[in-house]
Amino acid sequence: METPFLKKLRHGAALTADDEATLVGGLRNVQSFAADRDIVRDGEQSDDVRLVLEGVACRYKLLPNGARSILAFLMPGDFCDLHVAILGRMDHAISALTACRIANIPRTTIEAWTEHHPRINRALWWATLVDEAILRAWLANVGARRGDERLAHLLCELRIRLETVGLAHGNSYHLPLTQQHLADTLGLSIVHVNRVLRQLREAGLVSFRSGRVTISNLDELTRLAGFDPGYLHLQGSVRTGGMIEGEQALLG
Amino acid sequence: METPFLKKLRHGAALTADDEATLVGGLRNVQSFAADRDIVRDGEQSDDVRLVLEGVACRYKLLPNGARSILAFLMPGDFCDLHVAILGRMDHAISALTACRIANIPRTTIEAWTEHHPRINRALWWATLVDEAILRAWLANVGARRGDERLAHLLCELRIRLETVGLAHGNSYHLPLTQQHLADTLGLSIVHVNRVLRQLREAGLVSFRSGRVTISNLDELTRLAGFDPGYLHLQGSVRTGGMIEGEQALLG
DNA sequence: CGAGAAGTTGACGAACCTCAAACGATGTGG
DNA sequence: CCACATCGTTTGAGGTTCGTCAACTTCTCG
Repeated sequence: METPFLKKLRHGAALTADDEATLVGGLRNVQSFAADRDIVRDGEQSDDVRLVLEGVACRYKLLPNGARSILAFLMPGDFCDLHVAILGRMDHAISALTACRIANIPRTTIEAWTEHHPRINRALWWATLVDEAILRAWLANVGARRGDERLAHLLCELRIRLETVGLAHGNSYHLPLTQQHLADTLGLSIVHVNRVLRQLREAGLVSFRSGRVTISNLDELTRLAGFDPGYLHLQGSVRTGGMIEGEQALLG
Repeated sequence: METPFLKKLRHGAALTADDEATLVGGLRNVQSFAADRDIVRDGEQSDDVRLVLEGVACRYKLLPNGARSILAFLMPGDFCDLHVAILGRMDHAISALTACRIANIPRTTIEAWTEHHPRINRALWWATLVDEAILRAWLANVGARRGDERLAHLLCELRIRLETVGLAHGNSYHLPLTQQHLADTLGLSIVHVNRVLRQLREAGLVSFRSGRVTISNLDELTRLAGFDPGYLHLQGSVRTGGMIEGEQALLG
């Protein structure tokens, strides 16, 4: 089976056919959410871990000052709340940006995976740590770049991430966000996002129309963004994984 | 033994005396670093995981535009690079802010811990996930608050984190940073940090002089920051931990 | 066709940055 | 002990980035 889920996790560990069957077998209890519905609420204590099968969702925080901050985009193959099993309580909410199909994986299944399937355990760690690496890249992005550079960086990142799960081809991809979503993500106002989009379009770098991103000059966009995809840890990680598994076998 | 390391990890799992002895036993190979020295370089591939025993360090990224973005403060008890064993390569660097004592833990030790000591495994997951939660809080902080609010939020967070490891008492703590460090952390210029510090001091909220933070009005500082410590996952997490361990015992 | 949502534009002001200079503390060599 | 250098802090002036407000246009969908 070629779900985005497997396509993604293969970057994190050298999964066997058995591993993949085990993973796919855990994807029951599929739920559908309409756009703009909360999938997980802030403060919630849940016994299931959720995974995006189709659609796009986001993590977000509502701050006391009324601002909404989008902390991550969750694409097909991304886990919503691997942490909730350990931390016990959500410190942010998750909302569907488009209609979503979400798999609910019981915590006990996750625990069985991590105890009895070392490559799956590794893939889950990898997914968690890549999420953290993306967070660091976003923090540097909003902390140290101008609005146009921030937007360019985000569009470069999403191109790669969507390509990884087979949802982008070449320099164009579907991105069902409003300018308000981009604003809440980049720490800008919606008006400024609109102006920056126009600036990038008129400079011939990228256009964003009716939910589709089309990059017309990837080199220049990458340069403007200062984008280096190393933090996504996509290439070479599987090789290292093999070495570590070898060592684990020696240990065990 | 009452190292900050144990004080911190006890919040993540109900460690037994045996667990604690195992953890302390892994802390060999202690290295010292002078202030301003890199502990781990960007792009490095390491076989050890490092832990701060004494001093303060930081994660940072240097962006192509020349800016330096500080992504985390590492206090005694914090891991520097638990992720490097899985991801294979650092996507940022770690530098000593003050003179530091750093423990080097071989990757094989970490792997033995996570395989054979479920409560330690849980504590390491907890530490990683709390780091991620702090990153989310920082991202929302720089993305959605003004300079004065950002600084107030950071000072509130550090007070709690330092108290957790026994390094803050009441409303004052030692914080060996320059205003340039604060600027790189908050996404502000050093000049603006200076002005905001003055504003907070003159408003009677907090002062920062020669490496010491003194909070004179914690309630008002908390209100200005919109600070809610829930994301640090400090209280109640151990109780939940006990429940989960119970279930794991049933499973095993 | 109408209503609501999203996008677009202009005018103005607030937050923040850069440049530059002065000030203060600390440490070092003479 | 003083002269001096260095590093961090402080303050002012002027400019850029970005936000707010408000109006208008375009799109979408029933």
